[in-house]
Amino acid sequence: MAALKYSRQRESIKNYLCSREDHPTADMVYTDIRREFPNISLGTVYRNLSLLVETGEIRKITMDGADRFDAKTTPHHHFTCRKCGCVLDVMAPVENLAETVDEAWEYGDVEGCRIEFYGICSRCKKILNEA
Amino acid sequence: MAALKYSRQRESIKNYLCSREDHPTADMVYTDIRREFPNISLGTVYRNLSLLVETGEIRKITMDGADRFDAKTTPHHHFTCRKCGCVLDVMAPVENLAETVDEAWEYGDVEGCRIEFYGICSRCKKILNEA
DNA sequence: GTGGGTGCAAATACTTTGCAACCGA
DNA sequence: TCGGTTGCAAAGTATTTGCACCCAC
Repeated sequence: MAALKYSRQRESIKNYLCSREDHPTADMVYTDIRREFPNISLGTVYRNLSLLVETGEIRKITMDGADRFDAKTTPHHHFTCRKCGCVLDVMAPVENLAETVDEAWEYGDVEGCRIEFYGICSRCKKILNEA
Repeated sequence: MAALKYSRQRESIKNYLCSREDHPTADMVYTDIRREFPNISLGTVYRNLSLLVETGEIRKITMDGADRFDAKTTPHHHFTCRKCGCVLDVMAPVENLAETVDEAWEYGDVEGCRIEFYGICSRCKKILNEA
């Protein structure tokens, strides 16, 4: 990969992601970053998100629909609401996974793992109960 | 969902998936199933894969690139090779995850979970070592 | 000045959908 | 017959890429 050169757009995207607790899609990033860079293009957003993933500054989370991006690079897992589609962090300990991960070494070097949980988030559950 | 009616195409797709150890994409299913149904369309393959997922007969695995489909519905995890893109099963025990899953209940009903492992598969590792 | 970065638009990859004909119950 | 299913093609969604111009180094 060629040497990275500074870009205000990339810095802004990085800062934006760091400021979010949830996990925006490329399109959400695009929509919000345009308040600062009205002429930025979606292509530039995708290009910079890919670069940031390559340098390890952010993580890409592939799930149903659009990919999501996360500036929290410490190991953690995610919960997806089947109803509203929100994606939340699951900050459970991963030590319990140690034995499973050891098994996986049989297939090669494990550089990362993640668990996806699915269900109904507490907000949607409340709405459902009121209906 | 309306009552399902029998279809030879759907049965064939189901049988095909059951016969595979790996996890084909919709396009791989399409290519192979055409040997039996030369006129089947990609749309029909997608429609039937979705139906089979809805009825719980197969699982959909969303990852980078195209979705993959798996007739093995018992809980297990997957390993993806960063080099060749192959997807393998990880048959490690999931009991170790119990505590983590309990944590996740805070966010809603957990109906399923899966771990994704990434690395280099043994076949690619061998090729790399020879080079 | 040079090479990476940007905006724009076109292209690509994957998946869904509208429709008329078809087929299983 | 009735309503689910099919093949075909067009549309939809998400992401990547070619290109000319711009800017950091």
